[in-house]
Amino acid sequence: MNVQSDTRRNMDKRQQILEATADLIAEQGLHSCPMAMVAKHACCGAGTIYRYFETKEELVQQLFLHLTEVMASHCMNGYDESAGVKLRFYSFWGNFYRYMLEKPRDRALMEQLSASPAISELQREEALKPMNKALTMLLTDGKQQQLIKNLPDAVLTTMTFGSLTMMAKKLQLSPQMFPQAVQPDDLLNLCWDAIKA
Amino acid sequence: MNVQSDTRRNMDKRQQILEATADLIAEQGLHSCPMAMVAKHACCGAGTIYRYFETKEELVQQLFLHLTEVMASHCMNGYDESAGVKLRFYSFWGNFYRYMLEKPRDRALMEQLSASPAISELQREEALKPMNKALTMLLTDGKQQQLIKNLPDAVLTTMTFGSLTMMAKKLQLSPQMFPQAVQPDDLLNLCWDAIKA
Amino acid sequence: MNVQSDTRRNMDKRQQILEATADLIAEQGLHSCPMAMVAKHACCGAGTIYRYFETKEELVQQLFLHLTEVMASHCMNGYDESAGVKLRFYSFWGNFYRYMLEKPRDRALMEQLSASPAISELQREEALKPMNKALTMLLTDGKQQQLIKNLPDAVLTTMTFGSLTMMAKKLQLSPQMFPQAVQPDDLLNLCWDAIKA
Amino acid sequence: MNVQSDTRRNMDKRQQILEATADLIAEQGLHSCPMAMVAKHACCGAGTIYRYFETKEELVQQLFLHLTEVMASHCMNGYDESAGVKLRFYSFWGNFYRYMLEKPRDRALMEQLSASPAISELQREEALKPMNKALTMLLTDGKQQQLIKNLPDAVLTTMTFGSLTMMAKKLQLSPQMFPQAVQPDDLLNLCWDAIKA
DNA sequence: AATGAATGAGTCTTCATTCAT
DNA sequence: AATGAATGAAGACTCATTCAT
Repeated sequence: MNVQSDTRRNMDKRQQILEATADLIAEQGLHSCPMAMVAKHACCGAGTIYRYFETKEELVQQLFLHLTEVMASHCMNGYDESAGVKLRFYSFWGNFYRYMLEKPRDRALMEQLSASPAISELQREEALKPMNKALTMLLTDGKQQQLIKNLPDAVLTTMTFGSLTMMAKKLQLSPQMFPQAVQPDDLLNLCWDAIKA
Repeated sequence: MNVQSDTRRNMDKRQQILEATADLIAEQGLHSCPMAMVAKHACCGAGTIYRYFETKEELVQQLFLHLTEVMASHCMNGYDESAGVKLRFYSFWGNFYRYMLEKPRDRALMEQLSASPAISELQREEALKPMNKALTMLLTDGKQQQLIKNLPDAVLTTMTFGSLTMMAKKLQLSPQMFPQAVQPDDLLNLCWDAIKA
Repeated sequence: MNVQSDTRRNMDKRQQILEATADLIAEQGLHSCPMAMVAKHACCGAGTIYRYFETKEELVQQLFLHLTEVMASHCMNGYDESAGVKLRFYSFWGNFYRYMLEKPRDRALMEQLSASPAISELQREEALKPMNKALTMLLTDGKQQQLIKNLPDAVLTTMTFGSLTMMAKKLQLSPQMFPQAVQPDDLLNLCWDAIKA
Repeated sequence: MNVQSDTRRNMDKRQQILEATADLIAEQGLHSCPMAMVAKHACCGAGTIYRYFETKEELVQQLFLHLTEVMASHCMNGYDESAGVKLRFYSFWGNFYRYMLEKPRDRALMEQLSASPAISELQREEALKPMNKALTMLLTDGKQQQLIKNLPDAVLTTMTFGSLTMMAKKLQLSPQMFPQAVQPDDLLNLCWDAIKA
């Protein structure tokens, strides 16, 4: 077996553990996720987890990093940096919202990990930096063209992020509160109206 | 000692326990909050807690209920049901946002409990019903007067709630992201622009 | 129940735990002494141990302190500070040797703990200070009267301690090596001849 | 590759493992010496150790045997069986004491292993038999010539061994207890005075 | 023969809950 | 009614040993 496939196998095992952890945290919460159960779901012994992650805390942190990477890549899917401000806004946040809707597990995971003391606020900021790069350019352009309110990027981003995140959560956890279908475009319009100049 | 003072004393003790629990959860997270420490902070024995709350889970649920009641009463502070739609909107959500800002402990608590598996989604809905009553009237009026987008109340409420909540969180946990002061009115304008027709 | 008896009860429990630990370490070695087994032998739950000792390490250290106190008090039993140098020497080390012989458990315990990394060399020195006080006076007197070799106290003490300790060990663990009875006085004579001027 | 070199390589590997184990036990104690760490220090895989030693227990026993062989050979270095009793005594125990002083690792190792339940008292006796052969002759001669006290060999040997061993330990672990240099000859004189008739 | 990833039994420690006082 | 000592089940983590490559 060559190095390539060795790496592959290890990556697979590591990935299996991350997936198992993700499933369990999303379903039961960060508590109710003993290492023994992670091991069972990852089809490995408990000790094996510790070959890939030093402690449970590190496992959770690595999971968070992995999650934000996946999320960022979804947001940037088909993103055209040369498109107009409004189009870019709808593309980015549309991708984000659809991802949250389509992957309830990842949405729940993000919620759990965002409130977890296992992850520091600094780590959270670092993890989200890649995502923020595209947004900063978008908002700078928008403000220059006077299409977007002249407020700090962090405000515009935080409020859009907060509203879409909360919507996705409510739709998943309390669907009966929304008897009629909610169109994603309605929400994006709402977010755009919020920040537009 | 008469019944009155007994009840009083009990209420005090119960309240002390709730306060101690609130402090500990907000500071350390739901997990680093053993009953023995709650007892210590509430200046009572561990067994005493169980005279007021059957289990730790119930304690947390009661705390959540208490928290939402306080929050609702803050939101309704000086609220004039006969005022105009926009004024009512600014009054309600201004109260909400200022409460979140001024009581970081309660904001952190709300975040912890909102993500806790100790509280079911149903309980969360029930707890927020009182708050939603005023909002439903406000939004109904707004839609009738064509001041507000014709979207389900739950959508309009969720997104406003989500954006203001996330803003308060970020301001408290990552203040360095906001070098210039953020005016509450700017945020309320942003929320109003989002939902206005 | 008054404070006196409360203290008593706690002391009893603490003592029980120390005794159980002593028995197990002496019999099986410092390893093979899991907290669960200590608890079983002390007739208490595993958690109870942690009300009296913060960690297993501290339990072992406290046990060592206790052991040296008992040993010191045995050595000083009937010790007459105003007696002659040789008499005092025979009294002190005779007491010591008889204690080691009569309490094989404590002898084994001392051996285990003396080699344990759970106890630092500094702690060992501190624990033995009380014993050394009497010896220092004895040796100073002896040297002044030119009854004892003019070597550092630490040398005279260490070698006497070492030889008697090793003898007690061998007698207990390899009795077949000593087909004829070994008289304690022979050993004390041997030690006295070693250090006498 | 022929049998000779195979054997040679194996011996080397076996030796490496023993050395690695010796270093780790002496430095950290018998307990902080996991097989994986032994393997790392011996520059081999963990599984390889099991080609040379059936279990960890056997590894430790073999290490003890090896250690006593080395110790015995040091003691017999330049030993002249035809020399006088006193000279032989000083030669043997001088060698022993210098070895203990010059190889603190081996001294620490001997202490750890002497207290370890991994090695039975029978094994300890067996391992020390070679050393005792020379001593028996020496003591027999000494007693015949009435130079040495008429006590069992085991007593005379045990007490000399115990005092020199303890001295070497104290000098290495608590050097500050001996502000002035301690001359080995002073200690040998002391031991000789102890046993001489 | 050598490797080191995988295993899971065993260890220390925490903490919700009970109950004797 | 109030207390807090006692409990033991549950959880994170370690490590001797095995075995597929």
